[in-house]
Amino acid sequence: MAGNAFEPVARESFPQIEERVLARWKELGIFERSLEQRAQGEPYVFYEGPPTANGRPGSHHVLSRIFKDIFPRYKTMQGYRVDRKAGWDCHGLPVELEIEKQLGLSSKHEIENYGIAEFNAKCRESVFTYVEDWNKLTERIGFWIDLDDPYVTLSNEYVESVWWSLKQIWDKDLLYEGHRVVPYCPRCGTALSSHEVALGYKDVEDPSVYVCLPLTAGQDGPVEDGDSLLVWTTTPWTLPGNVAVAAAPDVTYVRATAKGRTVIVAEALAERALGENHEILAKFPGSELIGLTYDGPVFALSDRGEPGAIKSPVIAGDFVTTEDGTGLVHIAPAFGEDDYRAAVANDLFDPTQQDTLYNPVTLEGKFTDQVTGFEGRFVKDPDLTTELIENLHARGLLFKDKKYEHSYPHCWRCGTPLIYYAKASWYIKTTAVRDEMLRGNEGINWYPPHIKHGRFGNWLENNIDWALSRERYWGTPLPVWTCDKDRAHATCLGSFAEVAERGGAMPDDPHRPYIDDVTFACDEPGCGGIMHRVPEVIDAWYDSGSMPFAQWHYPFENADVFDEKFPAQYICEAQDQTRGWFYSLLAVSTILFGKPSYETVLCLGLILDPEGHKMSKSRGNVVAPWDVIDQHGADAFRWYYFTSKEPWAGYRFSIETVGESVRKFLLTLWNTYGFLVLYANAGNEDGAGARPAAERDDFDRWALSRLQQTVVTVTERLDDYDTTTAGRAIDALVDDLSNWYVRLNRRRFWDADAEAIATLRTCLVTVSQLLAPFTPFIADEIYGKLAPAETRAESVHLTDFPVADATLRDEPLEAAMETAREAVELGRAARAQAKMKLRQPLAEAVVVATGEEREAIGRFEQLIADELNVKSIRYVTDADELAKLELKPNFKTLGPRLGKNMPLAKDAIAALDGAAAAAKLKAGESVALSIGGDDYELTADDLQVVLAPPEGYQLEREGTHAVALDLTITDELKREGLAREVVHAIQNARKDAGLAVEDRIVLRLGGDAALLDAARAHEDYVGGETLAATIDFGDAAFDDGAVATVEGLELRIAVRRAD
RNA sequence: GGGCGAUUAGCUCAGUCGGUUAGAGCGCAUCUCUGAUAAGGAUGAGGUCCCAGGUUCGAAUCCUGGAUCGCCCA
Repeated sequence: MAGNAFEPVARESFPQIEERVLARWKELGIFERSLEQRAQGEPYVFYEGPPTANGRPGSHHVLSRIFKDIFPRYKTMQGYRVDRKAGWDCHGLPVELEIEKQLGLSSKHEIENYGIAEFNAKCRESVFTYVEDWNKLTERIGFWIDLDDPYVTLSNEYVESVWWSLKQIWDKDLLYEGHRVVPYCPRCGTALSSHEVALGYKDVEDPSVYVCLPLTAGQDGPVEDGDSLLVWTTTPWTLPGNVAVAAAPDVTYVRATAKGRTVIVAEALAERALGENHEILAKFPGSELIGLTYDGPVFALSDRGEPGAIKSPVIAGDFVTTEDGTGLVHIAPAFGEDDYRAAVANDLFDPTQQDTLYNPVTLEGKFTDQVTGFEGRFVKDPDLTTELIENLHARGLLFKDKKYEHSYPHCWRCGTPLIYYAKASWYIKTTAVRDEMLRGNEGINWYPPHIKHGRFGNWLENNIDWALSRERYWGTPLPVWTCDKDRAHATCLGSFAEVAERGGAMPDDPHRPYIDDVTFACDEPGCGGIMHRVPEVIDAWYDSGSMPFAQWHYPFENADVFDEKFPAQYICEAQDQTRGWFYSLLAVSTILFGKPSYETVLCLGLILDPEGHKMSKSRGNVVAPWDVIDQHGADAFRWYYFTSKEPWAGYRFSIETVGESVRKFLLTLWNTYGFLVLYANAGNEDGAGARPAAERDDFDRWALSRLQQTVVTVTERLDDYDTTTAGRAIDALVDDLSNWYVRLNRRRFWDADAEAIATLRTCLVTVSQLLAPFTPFIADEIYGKLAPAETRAESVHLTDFPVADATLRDEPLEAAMETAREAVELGRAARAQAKMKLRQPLAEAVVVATGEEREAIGRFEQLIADELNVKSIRYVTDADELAKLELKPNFKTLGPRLGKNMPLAKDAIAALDGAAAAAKLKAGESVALSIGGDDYELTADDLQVVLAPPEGYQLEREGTHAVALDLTITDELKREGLAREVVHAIQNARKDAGLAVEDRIVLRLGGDAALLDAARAHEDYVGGETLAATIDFGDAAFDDGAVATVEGLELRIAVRRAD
């Protein structure tokens, strides 16, 4: 009768099992208990990078969330306390754009008409639209994180902490108001985000002008009086804003004459700029131009004078190319990002001093009164362009003009060409802590490593001040108040209490528009002005970068919590966060606390479709996470991500590829587990009484040794944040257990051998613990069914992560098994070559092997014989006729010694007498070799002895050993083979009859005499294999039972369950 | 235009310090085994290791240049 050593294996799909396990976790509070259990443990700090819940979660979110899950689970099992607070990113432009779309609004003007209070209320609501979807998915994929008490960046507490931090920065004098060059629509009066800019590119024809800027007379250097710099621009309206010309120091420039002028231009562009009729007078590097001056301004300016009134410099610009133009770039810092940066870098103005930037264009896109003769003109007016060009021409400065076709951004709302325009903006002076950030970065552990000094390091090297403010509505309000009498009277408030202290009335909601109404008296002595908040909100990246302290409302509360949980040991996001969250975290914490807020960071790659394209809604190639989960389950999803490749390499992903990881791994594991339970129950044996592991047979100790090896590898690799290698090691172990240990020990399981059951059980329980962080559902299911009742925890996730037991490790045994395994594979190959069925027993396998190999094979002789279905194994050594030996050079040792003689040596070694040389080497002597007059002594290290391909034998070889089969089939062997065929047929009949594995039967056989003869000759064997209580051989008429064909002969089988 | 990364079998991926015969899984074909059966085993076909130079006795691996793809930035 069947026993109940174990609970029978669930007949459910993986997704069904997972749902059941999930319900159990919830019911028993396993996650909470996993935390409580480690309450006294050393903390391991993880920070959750907050997603935005105003969109549905996709498969790429599953990726980051499971990688955020696995290491905290792993560390928890190792005894650490890993608190995991969820978080939601609530502010920012994407949220606003979503609401604008919903409401059909398309400009800031319309938003203000609609009402900021109402607009922000919509934003507030929308950021939690899909929070239920997120929570459901988070739970279903087994991401253990505290969703009940998340930090939300819109909360009053969070905002107050952010304010506190900004005040710190203000007090350090690192928060300043400067300018930021942005794409700007002068008609709508609004800056556009890069996303909006991308919407409005159009191919247009613009004028492009080549302008001469006369060099100041009387200078040294490669130029002479009367020379001009030749610059090129497609935006003539920016010329009144010109303050400098940039040249590339490494580029070669020429002095050349054309059209009666002498101009300076990059050599590579001379022909295109000057035409064919030009004469080159001199060549010199751009560096010789740096520091020269030319006559400015380009146009008459009321405040800077007539052309020639000032001297403008030539500066170096790394952005100057010889792709188009002249290699000399006109610099108008108010109208270009590069221009702005180059001007700051050359001290042409002070970015922290608002008024030093020269900008002769109003917010409406019109020239100010500064531009003499063009006051009030709209800069993109084609007529104005024509007049500007004519003006240049009249003054002899226009070298040439021609139409230029290019792609230029336009306002997606109104179609007006955008201008790049410097707008007032608040900055954090991150350049002041650039070196400190670089130092901090040295201590950060990056995965993959190249990001550290590559993408991220370069970004830090080229750090520019953080443009913090946004002229928007839905965000943390910038807590800076300025005086209506004198803007220089400014203050930054660092808490809500401070608002009251200054006499303002703090509203319940710190967002706009309510905070905009907060005013108070200026405290500059004798000023008497009123302080109003600046209109800006801050970049939402700053919010997220503040989470290390703001999630705890630090420093207003939880100072102790913060101290303990700063910095994080581990964070993880996709690679696109390099300049996003990874940077904002580093910048904020470096300024505030003088060090990075994370020690290890894992950067994940992108999710691509099977063709390698990015998944996007517009392409329609998005794989919805729920489809994957419903079809294959969360564990399969997780396993795929963890093990299919290095996680930063990007995934070519489809539902099918996840299915492959199920078949390959989870199903193998599941079958192995099912096998154990089936036979353990059939024999009512749970293995508890087995001898200690160390005393079991080689096979069992091999399996346990492999298990220890795997524990070591998995621990080592997970400590290095490498799920790929760790997971593949588990995969290899499970494959070994399934396709080697179980298969070769099947007989022992049928006999309910306590030690085999105990061994496999131990392996599977430990595997379930190793797998717990990877595939938490299946791991818990298997653990729950197999772990010994006396020591069983309520969940695998409440157990300690396995620690390898070195005493169970036996490396020589593992090596021996490897060799034996090769021998079996060779024998199988030999059988296949001879087309000899495995069911047909053969008399003998001949194993060619020497020394250690023979010993190893001998150790597993019986198993090899069983596996190959041979009666005996005979060994031959290198003295036998089967073994012809050859020599091969060891390139690694000989290469450096022989150098150029190596190719000759290869042939010379092949020509040596293998047997003689092998004998010498074996005796510890060296072999002499002479090549091209040089003599060498070759030792055993230098030469590899291998078997030559034998002649006339059915033999398979590999390296230094080989297996041959004796194919002679005697009558006796033939009968035995037939008996096995008969057993096979009976087993099929049992199965067809719906009998259980352990049912005993009454068996009746009829049919061909040869088959019956064979069965009779091996009656005990047949009866034993098929659990037949009695066998009746009769030719009596069969009206029941099955008819089978065995080797073309008829076999009648009747089976009935024995009572 | 700049930075970073990738490119190995039809597909998905390994490939150690540079070592001469580049592997695995899937898929395909042929065969086999089967009371673990959504499995297992064997054999086979399938490779310009993206291209071109270079270094070296020897290059998928190191160097230079280029191509293609992706990401970030402009």
